[in-house]
Amino acid sequence: MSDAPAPASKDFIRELIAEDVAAQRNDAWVVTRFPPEPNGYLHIGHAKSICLNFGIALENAPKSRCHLRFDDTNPVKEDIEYVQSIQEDVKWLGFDWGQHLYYASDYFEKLYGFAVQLIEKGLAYVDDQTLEQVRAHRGSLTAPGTPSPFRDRSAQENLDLFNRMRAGEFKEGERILRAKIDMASPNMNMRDPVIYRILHAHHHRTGDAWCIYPMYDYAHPLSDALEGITHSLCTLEFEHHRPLYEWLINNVDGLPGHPYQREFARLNLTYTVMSKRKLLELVKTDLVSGWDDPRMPTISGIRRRGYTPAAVRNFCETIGLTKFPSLTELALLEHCVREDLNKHAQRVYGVLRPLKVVLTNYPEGPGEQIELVNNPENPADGTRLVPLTRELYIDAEDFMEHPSADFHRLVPGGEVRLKYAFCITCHEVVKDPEGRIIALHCTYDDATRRGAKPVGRPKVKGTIHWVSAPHALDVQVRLYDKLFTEPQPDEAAGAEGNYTQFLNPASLETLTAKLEPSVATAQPGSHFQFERVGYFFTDPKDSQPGHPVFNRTVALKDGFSKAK
RNA sequence: UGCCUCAUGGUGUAACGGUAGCACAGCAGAUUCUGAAUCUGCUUGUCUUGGUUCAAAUCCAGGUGAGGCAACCA
Repeated sequence: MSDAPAPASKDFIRELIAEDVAAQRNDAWVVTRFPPEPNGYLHIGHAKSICLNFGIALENAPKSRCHLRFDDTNPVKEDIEYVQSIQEDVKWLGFDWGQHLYYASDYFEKLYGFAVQLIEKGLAYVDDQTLEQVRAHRGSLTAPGTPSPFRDRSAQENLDLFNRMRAGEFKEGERILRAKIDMASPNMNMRDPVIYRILHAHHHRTGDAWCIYPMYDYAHPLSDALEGITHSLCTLEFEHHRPLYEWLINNVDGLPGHPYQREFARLNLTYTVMSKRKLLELVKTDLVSGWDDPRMPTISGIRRRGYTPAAVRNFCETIGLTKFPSLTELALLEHCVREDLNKHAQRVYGVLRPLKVVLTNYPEGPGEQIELVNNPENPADGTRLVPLTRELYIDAEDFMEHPSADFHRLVPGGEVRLKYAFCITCHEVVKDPEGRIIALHCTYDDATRRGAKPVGRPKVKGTIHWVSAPHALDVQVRLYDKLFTEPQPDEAAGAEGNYTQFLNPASLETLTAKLEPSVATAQPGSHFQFERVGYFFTDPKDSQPGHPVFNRTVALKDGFSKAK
């Protein structure tokens, strides 16, 4: 369930709906729908629409509901794999369509009947023109179209032809059914739009029962009306389809409902692409590992990356709703995950790029157990014990041999605090023959245990995380970054250009990290904060019992490297 | 050389004829056993030109800019 209350100030669509409810239109019912075509995986842009449609239903309870309807009118592009993934994604986002799962294909018989009705009224006709002829007669953006020579066939002849289309007497492309509206309309969609075409294709639900399939423009408004949808919300590119939507609702008799359509701007996000076609291309050309590659803006991708439903819902609420084609910064999405994960993710110590530290004045042997806080944002999460011994790993980034003035972690001769343990001082930098740093020899100060700050001692500014070397787990960690190097890959590529040239070569770095032993039992699909590093998620596919694999969801904000 | 829609800080949005506000990002400081989080402060905006009005981001007109539209796709 969404925990989203109605926003303080309503967007233009919610305002319209509130007016309808106040005016008791549709008996004050609000019925929305999310109508994906099962021809690809859902992405974060769809999440915007899902949150809108299901959110509005939730806000208007109890006289409200939201349907999930598959717009499956084009069997050549659609697949059962997609209808399954879409249901999974909507559920994961936290929404529930209850009994209201529908398919446009459920209405094929009724839709056929409505077409017969339009023919009888003289509002639809069978056209024998070829695709090229239809196109040529449609005119252009600046020139009106011209009527088809078949436009004035008798209802009788049209009925007979349409029946034979259904019966499979014709080949694909031989005949179409068109609405008879206005070939001179300035709106191209009104120039006798095609409403049925012949497709000798196997449909994933209706099998071979049909060889004619309704077009979106025809099926959509009538499906809405059949389901009693009151508010049909879609993206801006359908704006000029609205007159056709209304024409059909007004000219078909016997519809149980009278929906209206309103449009809003789709989501654009920096450093990614958001079209199903391009995402499919990335998958098919193996530029990513699949639809659920954690770098993909798909719902399954961001889920596997470790984003949470609450974070995505909050993001969708934050971006607002307008008719301006805006570009939202990825940073806002990242802010929303951090905000959620900061509250809920268990903290854990993990060293991404290990540097060995030997505590020369610490006794050899089993060492001790240090009590660490699981989540300072939620004391109820308690503490855990983590081993500490003479040999440790710290992150290579937390040591600088030649530090800048503002670096306040470990430096030669300097002191740093090992979080929840004690302070250590670096006395020797051990290097291999090539001059690479391989270890640090340090001493620890027993008087600084558990955060103690004895008076008179110089202040220790830095606090770093650590892992006991003999206990450390070697674990695969994948560091994900933005998919593209350009904020707008499409724009940067230009009309003819190839956006894939802007794929970020550093969008994935795989390394073996040293993690505290407690993560051995981490369940797949769990969120963690590697303290001071970032938020990580145990990969649900690749983790094995005792051998978790971690995906970096998002790095922690880093005030130090930013300042540089 | 058409039609439709839109235009508020860097970004996303609010203000419905009466004090331009919020969030993100950025900057500065406080705090901190995470250079995180938290807290405080700051920088930055009504596309343009006219008009209506006591008063315009808001209403009107022109301009400019942006998005969409000529699949038997959705």
